[in-house]
Amino acid sequence: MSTNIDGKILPRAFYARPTISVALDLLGKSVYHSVPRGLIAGKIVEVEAYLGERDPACHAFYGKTNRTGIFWGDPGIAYIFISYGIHYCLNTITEESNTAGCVLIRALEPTAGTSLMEKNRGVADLYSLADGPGKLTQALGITVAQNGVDLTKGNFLILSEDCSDCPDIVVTSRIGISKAEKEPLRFYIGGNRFVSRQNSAVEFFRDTATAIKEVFDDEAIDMSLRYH
DNA sequence: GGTGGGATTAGCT
DNA sequence: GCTAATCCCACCA
Repeated sequence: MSTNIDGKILPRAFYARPTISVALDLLGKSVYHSVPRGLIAGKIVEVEAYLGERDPACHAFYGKTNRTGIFWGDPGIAYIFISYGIHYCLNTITEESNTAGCVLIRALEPTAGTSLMEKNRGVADLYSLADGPGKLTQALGITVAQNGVDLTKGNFLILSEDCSDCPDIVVTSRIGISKAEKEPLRFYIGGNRFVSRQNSAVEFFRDTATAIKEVFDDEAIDMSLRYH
């Protein structure tokens, strides 16, 4: 079992790329948390990109502080913060060291340990277990205690998956933020029922490459730097 | 089915 | 002191 998993762990190089590339390529991958009572896992179906110092919605926008120093450290590290005093949000640090950026994981399709997830969440509806950033951390049993954990080793990992089911990506504006809220930086798997806030008023963009090019200069993303 | 308010904590714009 | 990358429930329709 463990050797099987070792071969699937996304290496640090996966994360050491432009944030938007990492965000797009995280769709369809798996978040994996091994806990004493069993294994909890889910497929990533929704993410948002936060572009570091250039992005007013990113915690790194105002520079290095005690909390945000992690942004300039190694990629592939978990950045977890408390949202609204109650919920935890899970991010992965991206870009090379000394460049800030992260991807917020917003929704998972449960694939293993659903009974544990139900217990952690206190609900039994499969579609409500991890269809939001606060819900998925609760379902996985993740808290700020895991802030700074390395996602390339240990019991909390992100794994590659076969791409036979390569996602059809939908691009929209981000959710729940008050700055830079119109940028095309939320990505999800089209038609997937586990995506959060299906009824939210978001702006839809035609396709990823076009939307990104229209809003950012070409330094923001090099579409050739995809990784599967 | 849609909306509005409250919960609760860390960081500081 | 104020704000926030959320969620849930009560209430209205």
